[in-house]
Parts: sequence; C-alpha cells; structure tokens
Amino acid sequence: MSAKPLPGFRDFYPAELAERAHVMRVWREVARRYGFVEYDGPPLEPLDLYTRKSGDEIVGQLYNFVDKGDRPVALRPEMTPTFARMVAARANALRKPVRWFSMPQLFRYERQQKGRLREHFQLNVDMVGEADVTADAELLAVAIDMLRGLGLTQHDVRARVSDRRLLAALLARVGVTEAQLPAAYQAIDKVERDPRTVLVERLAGAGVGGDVAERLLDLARLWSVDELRATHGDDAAVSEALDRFARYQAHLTALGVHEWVVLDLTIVRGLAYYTGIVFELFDARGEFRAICGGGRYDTLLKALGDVDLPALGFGMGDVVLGELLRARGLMPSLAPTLDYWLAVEDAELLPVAQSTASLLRRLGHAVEYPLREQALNKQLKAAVNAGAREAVILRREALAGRGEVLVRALSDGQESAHQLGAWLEARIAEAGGAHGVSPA
RNA sequence: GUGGCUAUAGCUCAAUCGGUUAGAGCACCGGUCUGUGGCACCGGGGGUUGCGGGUUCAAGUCCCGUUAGCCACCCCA
Repeated sequence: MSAKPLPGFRDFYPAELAERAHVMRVWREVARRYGFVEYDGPPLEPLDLYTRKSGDEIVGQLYNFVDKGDRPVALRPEMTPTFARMVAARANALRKPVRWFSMPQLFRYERQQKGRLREHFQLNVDMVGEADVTADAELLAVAIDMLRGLGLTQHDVRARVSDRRLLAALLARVGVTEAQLPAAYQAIDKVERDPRTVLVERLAGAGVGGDVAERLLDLARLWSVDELRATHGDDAAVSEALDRFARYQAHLTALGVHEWVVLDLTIVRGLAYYTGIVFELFDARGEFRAICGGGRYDTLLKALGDVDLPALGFGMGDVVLGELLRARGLMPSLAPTLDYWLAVEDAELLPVAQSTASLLRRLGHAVEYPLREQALNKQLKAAVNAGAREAVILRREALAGRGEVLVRALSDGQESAHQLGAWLEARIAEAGGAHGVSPA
C-alpha cells in the first residue's frame, strides 16, 4: 500500500508493457512505411530551452530543478524544442524534406485526471522543408494510418481539420481586426464548450463589437468548402485559402484517408505557433480527449534559432489512445510467450532437458523447463500457464529404449512420438540451418 | 492552483442502527494426483479497513485534518 509510484506516474507490469509495446510497434512500423526515421534527444534539458519562447509561466507546469552543477534544468515537457535544435544544428546537411519521428517520454507537473498523467509517451512526427499542402496531407495520412494499423476505423475516429490562414481570412472578412485575432481564436476554440452569451461577452471585453461577434461565432457552423465558398467566396483572401484547402482535400482523397476527415473551423489548437493547417483526432463518440493533434508551424524554427524552414508535425500520446483501444476491445492481451515447455518424468532427465533447451534457444525459440522436481501434471499445468505452444515430454523408458520423446500441442492436445535427434534436426532445418548449430 | 465525490486483501466487492475474532469471489501457492493441461473438491498465505487525530463503554461505520484516486474547472499534451 505504501509502495506506490509518484502521483501521475505508472508502473508497467508485463501486461501493461505489452500494451505499450503493441502501440509503439505500430507507430514505428507505419512511420517506416512513410519514410520517417527515428531520432531521440535527452530527457533532461536546460530550463531555458522551454522558457525562452513560452515565458516563465510555463515553469509551473514543468518538472524542473537545479542540478549539482547549479544549472537550472527540466524534464522535457514536449519534444518540439529539442527537435528544432537538432534540425537547426544540421539544417544545411539534412536531405529535405526531413521526415523524422520519435516516441519520447514527456513530463508535466500537473494535477492528473482521466487521460492526463504527469508522464506519458508521445509519438512525435515532424517534417521540415516543404511548404506545400502535399506535405500536410502526407502528415495527416500517416497519423490516420497509424490508427488504422491499431484496428480503428473511420467510424471510430474523426479527424477534424482547419486552416489558420483560412480562419484568419474569414475573421478579417467579418470585421475582426488584427489585434482582436487572439481573442477571436479563443472564442472559436470554445464554441462547443461555453454558452454563446458568455463568448459574446468575452469578445466584447476584447473590443469586438456585438454584430461582429455574432458573425464570427456563426462561422463555426459552416462545415464544408462549398458552404464557405457560397457565403464568403467573393472575398479574395478567403477564396485563395479555400482553393488551397480544396487541394489539400484532394490529396487526402488520393491517399485514401478522406473518409476520416471533416473540416471544422473550431479546431484552433492552443499553441500560438501554428501558422497553417491544423488538425485534431477524436474518437467519434466523443468520450475521450483528443488522441492526436498537430499542424503546420512555418515560423517556429526561425523563432527558436536562425533557420528559416517551413515545418509541420503532430503529437500522439499513449494514454488517451490506450484508453480508446481498450474501450473498443482492440488492445491485445499479453500474448503467449513460450514456444516449448520441456517436461521431465524425473529429476535425472533434467540434464537432457537443459541441453535440449540450450539448442532450441540458440535456434531462437523461447523455452522453459521445471526448475525443481514436479509431478508431470503440474508441469503440464505450468506449461499452459506459461503460454507454451507445445510441451515436449521426456520419459525415462521411451528415451532410454527408443530415444523417443512425446511432443504435445497444448492448444488441442494432439500428441506424437519423435526420435529426439530427428526432431531437433527438423527444428534446425526449420530455422534455416543458418545458426550453425548441431544437436548436442 | 480551485471545487465536488471517493478510499476495506493483488483485483472486484460485502460487513444490519456504531457492537465484540472484517468476509466472499477471482488470482496466487499447496494437496487429492507415480502423474498427460484449463474441471472438481480440500487446504494455505495475504488486511494496522490510505494515514493521523477526535467523539464513544465500543469506530471499517460518526467528526476533523492529511495523503492519494476519480470527475470537472484552469491549462494544455
């Protein structure tokens, strides 16, 4: 009872680690298919890497301390600054577009609740060096394919997509000034959560007039390029943004992921550095927090260093995704791990079992045998509990007389007798004979 | 950082109005079983009732504090 992990931190027992490994395996595999390569950075960074652009208020959300060399440091709360530093340092040498991914463990000192801990593993997928919406489409496609790879469908997950440039043009059209943009973004972002009267009031506080506020909030009701073109398409800036968005949608269609995607102007993303297309992935029933979020941040690399390259990326955490997969019955349980269980009739046969196990293990099989004297039925029970595929039963009489062992398939109880030597030769042949081993 | 709810075995839960040695199922270990697995039966280990105070003849139960968890806010991932 007393020995528990810190609040918001998790122990990964084998069953839970198997789940994490499953998710990470799919992340890696799908990233590979899209040509992304894996990188990593330090889990501990200088504090100012995070305060430089975000200001000091972020410190309240960080796991930070002063190390023994008097350096202010923090456990990384996000990967983007590290990524930006690494790319900037070798910007000229990297082949463009850069396609990198990472799955860092990130830390935030925050009150934990459902879907939010103080630590999580977050897949980060980023591209640098391509400004066209082809890259935006590629990025969303890889995110969707990862969910597909985990067994989810377009009925389970909705990708809600917007474009900051489109939204900015629409807001300008309805009368929002440059200075009022942040307040307008925030109001749009909150349309689903807060009552309209509250939003109008808040906008008024930011100097946005009542009629402008009403027209601004009405924008969130428009759900398609066609609707937007019909109502606001006569504005040149809006029209240009709509053309770009339509091309983006065409790319998504060609990539086979359009059925997952809807235009949704209320997707703004909290982070100020997004400059173009932004998206969030939600479960379709709305039971969970966002599974994934990202977008284009063309000016961030320049702001953090002096490399001026367009960039875009997303993050996908293991916590909410895991909750969704479990709720939909898509999280595989701990798979049986053993290929063979070598059962012995009595302890004198143990050396035979051990040398047999040694050979099978060199061939790459997972093998166990009883570590103490146990009745045969206990051993078979143990074999089943260990998740073994087959039991190899060594009995004194059969082994001494005919050199035979019994191989029993534990799934259906099918049993057959084999010469031990011949059976092992068959295992070696099966393994391709490439391991350079011969029967002991 | 703010508010609401909750806390009994590894897990899910029970324990009458406050009543005397806190129970059950699952899981784990052993036995029946010189013997070929998931069954059955029997047995075993495992609890300072989150922690600390208080009220009472008596507290798992009522009160206060504290810690943790859940939910929401804030904020974001």
